[in-house]
Amino acid sequence: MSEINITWPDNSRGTFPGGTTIKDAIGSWKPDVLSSTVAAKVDGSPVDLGVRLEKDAVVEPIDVATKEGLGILRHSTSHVMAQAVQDTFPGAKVTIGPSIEEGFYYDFECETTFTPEDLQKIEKRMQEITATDSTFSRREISREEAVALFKEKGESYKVELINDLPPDVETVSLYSQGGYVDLCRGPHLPSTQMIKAFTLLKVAGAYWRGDEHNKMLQRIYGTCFATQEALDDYLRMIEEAKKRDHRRLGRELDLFQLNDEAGPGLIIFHPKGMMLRYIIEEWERKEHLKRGYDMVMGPQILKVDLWKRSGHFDHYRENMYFTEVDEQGYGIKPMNCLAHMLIYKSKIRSYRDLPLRYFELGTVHRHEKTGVLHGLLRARQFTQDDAHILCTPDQLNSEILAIADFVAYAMKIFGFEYEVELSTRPENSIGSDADWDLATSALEGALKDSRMVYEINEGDGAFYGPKIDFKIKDALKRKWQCATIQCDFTLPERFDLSYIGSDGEKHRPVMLHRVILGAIERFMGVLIEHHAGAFPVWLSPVQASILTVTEKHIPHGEKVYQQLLDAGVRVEKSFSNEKLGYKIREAQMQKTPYMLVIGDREMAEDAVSPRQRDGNNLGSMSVTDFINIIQERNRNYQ
RNA sequence: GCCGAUGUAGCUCAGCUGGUAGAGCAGCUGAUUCGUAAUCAGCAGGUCAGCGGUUCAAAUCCGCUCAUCGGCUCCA
Repeated sequence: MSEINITWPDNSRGTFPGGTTIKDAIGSWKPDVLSSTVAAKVDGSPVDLGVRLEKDAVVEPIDVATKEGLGILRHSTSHVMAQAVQDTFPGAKVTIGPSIEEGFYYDFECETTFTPEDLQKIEKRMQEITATDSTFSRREISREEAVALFKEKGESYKVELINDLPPDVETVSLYSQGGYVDLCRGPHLPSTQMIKAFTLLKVAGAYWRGDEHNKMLQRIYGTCFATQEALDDYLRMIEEAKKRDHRRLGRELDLFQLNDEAGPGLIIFHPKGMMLRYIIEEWERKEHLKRGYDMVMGPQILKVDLWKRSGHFDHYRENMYFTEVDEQGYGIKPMNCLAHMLIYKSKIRSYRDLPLRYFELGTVHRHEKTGVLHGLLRARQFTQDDAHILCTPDQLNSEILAIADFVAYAMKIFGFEYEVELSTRPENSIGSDADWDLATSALEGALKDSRMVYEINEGDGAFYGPKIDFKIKDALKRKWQCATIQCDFTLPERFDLSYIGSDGEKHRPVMLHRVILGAIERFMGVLIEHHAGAFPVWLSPVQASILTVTEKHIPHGEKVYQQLLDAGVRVEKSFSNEKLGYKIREAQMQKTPYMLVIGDREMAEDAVSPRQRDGNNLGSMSVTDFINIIQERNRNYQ
């Protein structure tokens, strides 16, 4: 019998008889590793532990604790769930069931709708299956055989999946465990017994193949971890994250409300929410002016004819609100670009004027579908920190780089990590292929020049041009688009924008649409969750609260209040007839950064004693010293 | 828009198989004058989301509508 050489990750080598399974090989290399190994990479490709090694190879065990290993564990768990669903609900058809970032799901078509009690039943059945030590076994069959097999089982979705494989695919792989067979690429766990800590989380609707024209399936979400402790930690983390929900904190901290009577998706800012917004907006104005932008402002409604000319009427109408006055139709703006173009067109422009950067904190209305509204993160009226840059094609690259730089700076100031995506031409779009290519390569070129890591999002661009999106995450790690840079050759064309070049001829400028924070509302929503409502001092709507110990300290409290107000500190009085402990608790729950205690001692010394919200007591200090602390933090964005 | 769940006082929630609503916190009034996360007592708060139906009787059962929540699709 021939022998093979295996190279392990630590570069040690072992010699085994040909045909040894990976499992046996690992078992003899390091037996203790085997119990947490879900699969292995052979020469870089992930495969099952049951695979027999026939030639020399580099073998790397995949541990369940790694991201990849956890993915395999979860994927196998989704197969077990599919089995449990079909055992519990005969006639349920399976579709697809991948592992995802925080767990797994499987989509089913089933006559009966799954209730939360049904999830318990399914989970119970899964426990029975995972207790039995069924092996996951792989086999490959021809696609014809596979089609016949799944047809016979009545699994029409699997048949569709196989039929849609590229023509050069001749065989497909099947995995089975405990009599349940599924079409799958693998790899999978060696046995169901490795599945120890899982739970089903929720049922939701999901369209077959993510297309809303298709049938809606029932998706069951679940998650699975290597150990019960890890699962418990995860569930606890989810509970903690719910406490950071901006909608909850919005009420608790009295920042804003969403009110049925006003209308869904319409935000009403309360004094503290408006203060936070004001601070952000002032920061925006200052930073834009520093970067050579001009502030402008357009009207809320513009004649319908203008929206027809821009293409919005044909491509965006279902998201727009309309009104009619004096038999004249108006569209309420869903975007700010039209007025900016009219500003550009108000006189003849020279190449010497370019780039022109028009900035507007532009409030827009979009008729979002009811099911997508989500507090501040998805509203029907919101304000974008919008700008339109009109430049020559030569200036495109440096302008895009400058915007990317601005975004990076903003994210640093506000403390966010972000992900970058390049979105390309969608189906419902306007403009020539040549312009789209030019625009797309301009964006991609800038991304490469700035060495940003990015993903490509095919067909996800705006109807008038491709875009770079920057996404940040909320408390539950859901991604929200904030900054975006969109490159547009089409609107300048439609509005016949031009500039006179150095050659004395007319040329067409390029337009960049861009936002930095995105929508102020959405950004605030993510910001609230990011800080769990405990904003850094520079952003806190109330920076300090003055807490008197007894009634007789009120006059000194008033004096301090006035001094702080004069110095521009955002300060609040807590002079009520309550015990100090009560007032501290109140301020603490409002997450006020500083509580200034005023009692006999402070009165005698003409001082304040700041207590930080982390519980740290700074001791007695003069009001001036305290003002310096606040101003220092304002300056440094802390 | 689609699938599912939910909707009781300002907030968090009780209210079983139908017999016309209850707690804690918040609020108000009074007492207390107090030193780093809740002082005590009293009072007041509800068209049980809305509309319609079944019933002698509906917060409770049924239907429709609206809104919210979790997903899907879409999006800043």
